Amino acid sequence: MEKQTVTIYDVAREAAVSMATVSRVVNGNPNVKPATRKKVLEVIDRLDYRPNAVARGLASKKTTTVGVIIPDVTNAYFSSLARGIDDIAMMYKYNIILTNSDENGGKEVQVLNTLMAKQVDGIIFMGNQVTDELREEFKRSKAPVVLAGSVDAEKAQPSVNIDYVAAVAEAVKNLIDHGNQKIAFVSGSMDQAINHDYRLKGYKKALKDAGISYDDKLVFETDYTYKAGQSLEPALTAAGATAAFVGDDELAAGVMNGLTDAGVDVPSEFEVITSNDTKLTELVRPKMSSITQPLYDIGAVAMRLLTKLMNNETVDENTVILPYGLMKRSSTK
Amino acid sequence: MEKQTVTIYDVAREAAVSMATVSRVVNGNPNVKPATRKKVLEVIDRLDYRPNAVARGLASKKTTTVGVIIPDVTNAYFSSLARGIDDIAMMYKYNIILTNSDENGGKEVQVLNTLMAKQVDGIIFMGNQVTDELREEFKRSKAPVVLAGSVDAEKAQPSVNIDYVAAVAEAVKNLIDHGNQKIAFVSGSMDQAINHDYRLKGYKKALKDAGISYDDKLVFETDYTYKAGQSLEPALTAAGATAAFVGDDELAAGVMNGLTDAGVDVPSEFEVITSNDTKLTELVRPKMSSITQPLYDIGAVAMRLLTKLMNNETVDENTVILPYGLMKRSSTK
DNA sequence: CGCAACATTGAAAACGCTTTCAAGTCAAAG
DNA sequence: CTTTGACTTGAAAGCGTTTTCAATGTTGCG
Repeated sequence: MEKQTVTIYDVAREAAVSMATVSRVVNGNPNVKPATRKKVLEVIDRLDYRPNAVARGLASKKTTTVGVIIPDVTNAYFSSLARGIDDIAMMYKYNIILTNSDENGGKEVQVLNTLMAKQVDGIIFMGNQVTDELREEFKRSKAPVVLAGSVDAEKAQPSVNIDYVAAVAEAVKNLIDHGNQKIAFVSGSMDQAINHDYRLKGYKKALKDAGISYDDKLVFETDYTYKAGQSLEPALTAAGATAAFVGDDELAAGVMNGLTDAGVDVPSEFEVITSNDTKLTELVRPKMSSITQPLYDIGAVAMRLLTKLMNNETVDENTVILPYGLMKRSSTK
Repeated sequence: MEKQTVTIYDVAREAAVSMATVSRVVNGNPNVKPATRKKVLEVIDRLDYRPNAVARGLASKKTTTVGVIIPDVTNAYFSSLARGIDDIAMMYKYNIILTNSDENGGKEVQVLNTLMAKQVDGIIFMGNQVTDELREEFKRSKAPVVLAGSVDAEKAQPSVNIDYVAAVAEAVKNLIDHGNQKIAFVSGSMDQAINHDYRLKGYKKALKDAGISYDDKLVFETDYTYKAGQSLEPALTAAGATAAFVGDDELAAGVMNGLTDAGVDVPSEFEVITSNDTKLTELVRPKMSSITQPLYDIGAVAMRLLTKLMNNETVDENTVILPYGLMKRSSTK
């Protein structure tokens, strides 16, 4: 009942050559006489031989697969990166082992270990809370690790991101320029480096530059979910905010819809600007103004960087910063 | 410079037992004296030994990884399924090799082949156009294949779906009950089985049951994109439609917003009902009424089914149909 | 105490491929 | 003719586990 599998040995016998030769033609090694190559190729075709990647991996110590740790595929921001990653991976003949981590440190460590056990050639990590334990695992990993759209306070790992502090500062400045004095800062957990070490800094910088004093009553730390945003309305208005910078699009859609549903008009009474420029920003009404990020490219560049690392090529810059922009749509004046 | 890797052999030597014994304790084989088990475990811990999954895969002919072919991770419908798949996979100690196919037959076949080369233990396929070539590949695959949220006219493969024709019929009936006579049917390519063999049938059935004659001028075949939906407005109104059933949420958001932007009020002047009940339906205004599908569960059940198949357990029902519902929100009266 | 029955263990053969190294070929050069 | 060096090839040793099979130990019981 087991389907028969033909091995390199069968091909060798059938073609009356050695396994080594078959291996050579399969791998495109030029040191094979054209005539033999042709003969072997014919047999391969006739027998429908397909090299076993596992055996190949064991022998060559390369699996041509990379591990990708993602907080949640269902999140538009990360899935966009993932798409970029996969496309470039495919381009370079790699496959992706994708695992959701829910940004849960324990799960991340565990997943990392099974990836390493599977001998992946490299790893792309997404998630903004690089715990010490995680950092340790990265270090001991013999496979290179690059962070995509994710920051770590101690820039130990290669990574590709945008300049979050500048981007947020610019976004907030924009809000300030529109006359807002009380601008809310809405984001996910402050434990995440991207929030406390980057976004908040950008926020504070913009405030400071404009001579507005920082008020932590205007900082809202919540979940990255639509619902969380939606239920933020009372607090937002209670705090007297007239605008908000939000760290995630789905969350932003929530606060915007929450506001609108409560009768607060966006943008005339309350402006909101979001961070990731996912499709979402175009779907909601009003359309959301946003920091723009080359999402796909962040993933793509990260994967490209990883290929170089896996190939032991020297890379001039380990931490690459891609350009961002600001897209004015209808949630800001 | 190469990081040293400790093998089962090192553990065996260090613990003064044979590789076989080490293998036994690693795999939880009970035939080991407690004392030896303890001794081996200590050495494993001390040496920080981690089994090489590739070698294990070669020897045991099981890789504990399954291939997942997805049209596009970036699509909310499919990424929801993917999440269900990954969670259950993890629960059963499997990993997922995820590849985007863009529903491109050639790419799908190629991807399928590299998955098989990598000796995946099973495959989950998403995509609604099972070409003959693809079907052939499925057949010759020694790894079981299950379709998730995807139909094939000739139900050769195990699959998990909802009853699309009944669901669509019910949705359309709902529209009819609201007094609509000219109901548009908007979907992606009619080459896809799910559209011509399921959704359209449900649509026709509802029409027939209500004594309304079918008019193919009301059938709109387009891309599954927001933009495509948005630009459909002129055609929709030109055709005199007062309601539409749409086969994809992003597409539906497009048609709805296109309508609204053109000054057509939803739902008072035009009703729309969509198909997948992704997060999207809640984000747009008005919120979209939709067929509800247990997205996560479709993926989860598909993966669970696959584990049984991989385990050679007998499954009573190869094609499972999960329950659907109808969620009335604000895009219908 | 002797033996059957069962519990533990180890030796060694796979698993299917890559890779090193030496050997064999062959044509151009001397 | 030899010699030399460039090409081609094959033999065989891994790669790190699992697994089979036989051998060795132990225990219970009459």
